[in-house]
Amino acid sequence: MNAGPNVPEREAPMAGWEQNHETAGMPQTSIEDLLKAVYGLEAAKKRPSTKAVADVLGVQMASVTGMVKNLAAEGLLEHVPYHGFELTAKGRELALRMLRRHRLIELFLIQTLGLGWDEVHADAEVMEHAVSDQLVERIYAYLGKPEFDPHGSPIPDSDGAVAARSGVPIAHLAAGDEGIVSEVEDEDPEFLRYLSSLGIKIGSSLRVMAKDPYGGLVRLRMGRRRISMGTEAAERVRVARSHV
Amino acid sequence: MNAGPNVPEREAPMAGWEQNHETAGMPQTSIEDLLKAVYGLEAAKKRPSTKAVADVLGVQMASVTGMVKNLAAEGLLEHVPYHGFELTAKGRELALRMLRRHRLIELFLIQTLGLGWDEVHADAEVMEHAVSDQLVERIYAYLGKPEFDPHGSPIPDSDGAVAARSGVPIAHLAAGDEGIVSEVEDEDPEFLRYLSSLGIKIGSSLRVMAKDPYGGLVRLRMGRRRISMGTEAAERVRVARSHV
DNA sequence: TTCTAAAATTAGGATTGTTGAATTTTATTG
DNA sequence: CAATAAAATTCAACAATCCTAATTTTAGAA
Repeated sequence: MNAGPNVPEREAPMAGWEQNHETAGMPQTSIEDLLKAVYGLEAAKKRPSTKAVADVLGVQMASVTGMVKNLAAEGLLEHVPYHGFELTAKGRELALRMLRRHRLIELFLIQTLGLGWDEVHADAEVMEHAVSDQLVERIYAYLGKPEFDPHGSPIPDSDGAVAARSGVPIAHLAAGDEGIVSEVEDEDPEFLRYLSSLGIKIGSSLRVMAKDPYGGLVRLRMGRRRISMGTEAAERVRVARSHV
Repeated sequence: MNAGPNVPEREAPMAGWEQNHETAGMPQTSIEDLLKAVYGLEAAKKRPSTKAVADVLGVQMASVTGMVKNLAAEGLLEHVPYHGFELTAKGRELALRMLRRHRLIELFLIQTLGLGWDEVHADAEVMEHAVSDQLVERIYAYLGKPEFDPHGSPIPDSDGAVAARSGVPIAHLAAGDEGIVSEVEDEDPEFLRYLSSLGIKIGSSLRVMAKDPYGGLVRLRMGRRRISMGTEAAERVRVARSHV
C-alpha cells in the first residue's frame, strides 16, 4: 500500500487521445518501400534499375534517384551513378525485416478476421511501416511461429534468414507434370480473385494437360475441372512437383 | 472454364512487395491528431488554445497555428485569429471517427493478442491513421459490436454518436461513497501500470474511506486492501456510484 | 490607462519526397 | 566511329510539416 502522490501527473483530460509519436529513428515509409522494391527485384534476378524501381513504386525516376542517393548515404544501398545500385547487408536486413512484418500481419488479419487473401494487402502494407516490433513478435507467437504467409511465401525469421523459395512456376512445367500449388507471387487483389474463381488456392493439386505455344496458354486439370491460364499468370503461381 | 489471357498482367516478380499507396483523399496523421486533440480539450471543457493543443501534440505553437489555418480553410475548424478555434460539425465528425478507430483497434489488440491495457496505445495510435474502413468495421463485427474500449471509454458508433461519459471521477466522491470503476481517462502506460499495481481495473469495487485535504490524497478500500491515490490520479479514474 | 507577461501569429528556414524539364551518360546499331 | 534512343541524373520548384526567432495582440495588474 503505497504512494498515490508520485503518480505521473500529466495533463490528460480524456481517454484515448494523448500522444507524442516517437517516430525518432524509424525510417520513412518511402525508404522502406524502396528497399523492399530493390530486394524484390534482386530476388527475382532482375537488375534493380532506376526505371524498374520507379515502376514498382509508381513514382518518377527522378524520385528514385533522389532516394537512392539518400539511402546510399545511409549505407543501405551501394550506388555507382549511371551504373545501378544494390542492397548492402544492412539494406537487405531492413528489407527482410519489412517483408517479415508484412507477411505476419497479413496472416494475422486473415486468421483472426477471416478476411480473404485478396483483401489484406493494402492494410498490411500500411501496418508494416507503423506498428511496433513488440506487436509483430506478439503476432508471431500468437500465430504459432508460422513459416509461410497466406500466399505461401516464406516468412523471414527475426534474424533475416529466409527459406528458399518453394516450387517452380507452373509456366516451367511440361505437359503431364503434376504438382501442388505452393505459392502465389503476386498480391494484386484482382489477380488473387481471378485465381480464386478458378478454384486455385495454396495446396490445390493440379496437372498440366498441355502448353499452347501460340495463345500463350497453359491448360490444366484440377480434380475434374479443366482450366486455362495465361503464361504471365502461370509465371506467378508456383507448384511443388509431385512427378517430374 | 475460361480465359487466362485477360488476367491483369502486371510486372510482379515477387510476392508481397508491390504497391502504390493510394493515399489520395486520406487526411494526414497530423491533421487527424490535431482534431482529436481539439475534441479532447472540448470534451474536457477546456478551451482548445494554441498552447494547449501544442502541449498535447508535443509540437511548437507555431506549428499548431499553421495547421489550424489549414484546417479552417478545409472547414474542419472555425478560427478567429487571436481568439481561438473550435471544431465545426465536420471536424467533430472526423475526430469521432478517429476515436472510434482508436478504441476498436485497442480492444482488438488486447482481445486477440492478450496485450495489456498499458501496451496497446502507441500501436493503436499509428494504426488508426493507417488502416482501411473495411478493416475497422471487420474488427467491430469480430468483437461483437462492443460499446466500450478496454479503458471503459465509449466507442462512438459509425454515425459519430457517442454515449455520455459514465460515472464520476473518484476525486468527486465523498468519504463513505462506494462505486465500481467504469473508466480510466488516461492511456499513459506508466499511469495504467500504476493502477494495475494497486489492483485497480475496470469493474473493481471500491469505497472511499477518507479524503485528505492536505496531502491531496484519497484513501480507498478495495476488498480488504487499503490504498491511497493522489488527487490528480483520482480525477482520472471514474466510478459508477453504487451508493450516494 | 499604461504596462507587462503570456499567448498567438508571422516570417524565414530546414527537411523530405515529389514532379517536370533539361542534361548527361550509356549502350546499341548502322 | 558516329548517330541515336533509352536510361539515369541534375536542377528548379512545390507541398507539407516542422522548427526558431521575431512580432503582434490580448488580457490582467497596477
